[in-house]
Amino acid sequence: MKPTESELEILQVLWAKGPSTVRQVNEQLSQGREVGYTTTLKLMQIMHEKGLLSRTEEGRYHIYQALIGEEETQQHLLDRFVDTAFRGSAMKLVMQALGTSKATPQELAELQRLIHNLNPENN
Amino acid sequence: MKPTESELEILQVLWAKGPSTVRQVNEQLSQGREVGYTTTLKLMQIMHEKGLLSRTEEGRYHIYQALIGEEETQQHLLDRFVDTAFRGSAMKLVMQALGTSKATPQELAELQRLIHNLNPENN
DNA sequence: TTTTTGCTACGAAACTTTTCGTAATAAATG
DNA sequence: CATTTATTACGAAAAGTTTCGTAGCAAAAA
Repeated sequence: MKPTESELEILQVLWAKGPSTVRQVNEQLSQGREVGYTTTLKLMQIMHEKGLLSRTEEGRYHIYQALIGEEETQQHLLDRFVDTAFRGSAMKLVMQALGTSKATPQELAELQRLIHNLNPENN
Repeated sequence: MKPTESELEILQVLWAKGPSTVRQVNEQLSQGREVGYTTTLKLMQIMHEKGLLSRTEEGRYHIYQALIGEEETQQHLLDRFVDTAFRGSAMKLVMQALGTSKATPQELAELQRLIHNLNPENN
C-alpha cells in the first residue's frame, strides 16, 4: 500500500493502459529512460507478491493488473507528502502548487466552484 | 538538493527551530518516534558533508543550520511529486488536496483571491 | 525435428538509506 | 585529581530498493 518510486511508475502505466504484459509495461517505461526487461519483470513479480498487482495467465503470457486504485493511492501519497514536506499544511501546498501551475481559465473556474462549495458559509 | 525522507524530517526541525544542536534535533524527532541519538548525529554529519547543513563549533557543541530554504525545497519536492504521483497534473493534486483539507473560511477566501488573480481574464 | 525466439523464474550483486555499537575526547562534577 | 557525563567520530551492520545475468521452458519458425 506504500509503493516505491519505481513501483509507482509501473502503476502509472497500468492505470493508464489497463492490464498489460511485462513487455508492454517495459516498453512504456523505456520511452522515458533505459530500463532492462528483467528489471521490470522482477519489480512486477515483487509487486505481485506484495499484493499490489494481480496476475492472470493468458496462454504463455502473464497479464498484470493494478490491484490498488489510482485516486486512492494518490490520496494516500498526498496525505503522506503533506505531512513530510509541508508539515501537515494542505493549504500551503495548494498555494504553492497553484503558483507554478499553468491552469486554464476553465480549470480555475472549476476550482472556484469547488472552493465556494467547501465554504460552510455558503451552504 | 534532493533530501531523503529522514533528512527532510531533520530539515523540518531546523526550519522550525532555527540553528540547533544534534541533541535538540534528536529530542524533537523523539517526540514522534523512537530514534537513537547517534542515528540523528550520523544523518546530520552526512547532510553536512552533502552541503545540506552548515556547522559551527560553539565551544564543545556543534550548531547545525539548514543551508537550503524551506520554500525552495518544498517547491522542488512538489514538482517532483506532481510528476511521479499525479502524472504532471497540478490541478488534480490541488483538487484532491482541497477535498480532504479542513481549511478555514479565511483560508478559502484567500485562495479565492489568489485564483482570481491567476486568471488572465481578470487582468 | 531442430533451431530460434521470447517469456518467466531465480538469485545475487550493486546501490541507497537507516540504524547503532564502540571509542575517543572534553567538560562538568565530586 | 579521579570519576562521571555528554558530545563527536568512525565504521560497519541492517534494511530496503533497484538492476541484471543466467537458466529453464514453451511456443514459433525453419
